[in-house]
Amino acid sequence: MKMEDHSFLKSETIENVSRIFKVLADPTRIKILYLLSQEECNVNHIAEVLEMSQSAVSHQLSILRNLRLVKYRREGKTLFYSCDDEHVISLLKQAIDHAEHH
Amino acid sequence: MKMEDHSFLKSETIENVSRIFKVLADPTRIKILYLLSQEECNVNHIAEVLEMSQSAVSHQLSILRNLRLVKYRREGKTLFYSCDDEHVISLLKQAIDHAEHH
DNA sequence: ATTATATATGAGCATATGTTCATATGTATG
DNA sequence: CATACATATGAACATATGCTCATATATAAT
Repeated sequence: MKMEDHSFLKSETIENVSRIFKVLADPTRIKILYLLSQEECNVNHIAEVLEMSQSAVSHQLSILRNLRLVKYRREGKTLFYSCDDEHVISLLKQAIDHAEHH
Repeated sequence: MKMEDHSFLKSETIENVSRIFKVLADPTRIKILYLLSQEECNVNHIAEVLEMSQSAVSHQLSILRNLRLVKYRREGKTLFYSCDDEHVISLLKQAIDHAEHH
């Protein structure tokens, strides 16, 4: 194929794709997103279930929040997080399926 | 949900999912895989089209090879690479679609 | 055999990323 | 208002990652 016949991706597109996959590439975030895909959770619950520090969970949630992959609602002192991007959850579940059935 | 009612992912599954997404998370590898999804390419061609050094391309191809995402055939001194994992290409294309249509 | 071409690979370096620790913020309650 | 509880955040540190540079390997041609 000639150089000029290639269909190139816009660099903005590449950056966005990279961003999506980067977020899905960390085992901790995979666990958090998978957990949140099953149920709405507060921060301490996530930390307990995944056996992580509250701080580590909170840092990761902040990343997921910034990318609008999760949302939250407050109930008193407690924040309940849930998934906010069906498409990303779909990518995650496909990869899980693929990984499980090898 | 009670602790014991969660459906947990096997740690092996999590590692495999992470591996898939890590490989897709790098802009250079995104470009290479997208290019190879369009046509079989030799190493120098990839380097020219993507304006990268031969060495950088070769290092990335080595990563893709190790994960069996690409295969190659030899023709004289030249190696022709192509995609070898339709599922990963499918994940990539879905993410591109999503990123483009925001 | 020598040389040229195509590709691979190891070492070193700079940057990115995830965790911990300490501390700050926000909300309810006495 | 003081205290407790839930969560967030900044700094520091360790590890991972991708590039470059130099060099090695493989194949072909002279």
